[in-house]
Amino acid sequence: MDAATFFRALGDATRLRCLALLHAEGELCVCELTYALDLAQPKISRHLGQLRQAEVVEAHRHGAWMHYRVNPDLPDWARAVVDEWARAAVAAAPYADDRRALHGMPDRPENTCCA
Amino acid sequence: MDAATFFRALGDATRLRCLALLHAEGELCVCELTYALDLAQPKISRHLGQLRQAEVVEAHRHGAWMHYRVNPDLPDWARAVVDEWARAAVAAAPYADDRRALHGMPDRPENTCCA
DNA sequence: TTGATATATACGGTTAACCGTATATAATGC
DNA sequence: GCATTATATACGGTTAACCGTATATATCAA
Repeated sequence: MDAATFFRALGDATRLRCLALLHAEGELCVCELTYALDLAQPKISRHLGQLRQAEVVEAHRHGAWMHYRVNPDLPDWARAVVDEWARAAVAAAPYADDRRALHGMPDRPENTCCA
Repeated sequence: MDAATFFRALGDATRLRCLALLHAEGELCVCELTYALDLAQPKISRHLGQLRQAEVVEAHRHGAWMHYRVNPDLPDWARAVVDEWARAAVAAAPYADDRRALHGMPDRPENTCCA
C-alpha cells in the first residue's frame, strides 16, 4: 500500500463523497451513488475505478449491478485514516445531504432484487 | 479545512517525506530537508509551499532560515490522520533513512545559530 | 434474438501538477 | 556598500488529472 497513492485517491471531492457514502452505508452499487450524488454516471464510474485501483474500495458483481464497498483489507493505518475523516465528515455538507438523497431514492436495487 | 485539499497535499511522495521528517523532528528549515532528502532545493521549497498552502504545515522565519513544522492548529481529524499515517510509516523506507541522513548532516543550522 | 438496464471505457479537450534550470528576494556578515 | 547563504519564484516543457459526450460491454428478461 503506497501512502501517496492512497492519499491521492482521497484528494478529490467526488471521490470523498463516494467514500463517505460507502463508509456509512456499507455497500452500494453505481446507480445508487449516481443518484445520491446527482452526477453523471460515467463520472461516478471513473472515480470509483480510481478508488478501486488505489485499493481504497473493492467491488464485486451482483447480477447486473456492481457493488462497491470500502476495502476491508486496508492496512490498519489506512482504515484509521478513513474512519477518522469519516467520523468528522458524517454530519457535514455535502455528505449528510448525499445520504439523505440516497435514502429518498425510489426503487433502490437492494429493495427489488437482492441483498 | 477542505478534506480534498488536505488529502491532495498528502498525495505526493516528496511531500510525505517532508511531512514525516517534520512530524518526527518537530521543526526543520529548508536546508535540512533538502539535505536529508537529497533533492534539489527548489523542489523541496515548492512542495513545502504546497503543504503550507493546504495548511498542513506552517512556517516562520528565523533569521535567514525558514522553519517549518506540522500545523499545530490542524483540526482533530486531520491531526489524527497525520499521526496514524506517521506511526505506521516511521520505521519504513524511505522515512527512516531520511531521518538517519538528517542526523548525519554536518553543521546543522540549529547547532550553529539558534533553537 | 431483441430490448432494456447497469456499468465501463474511449475520445477529445482543458486544466492542473510535476520537473529541472535559472534567477529573484531576503537576511547576514564584513 | 558587497559577498555569501537561505529560500522562493519564474520559465518552459511534459505528464497526469479532470471533464462531458458518445459508445461499448454485460446482464437480465421476454
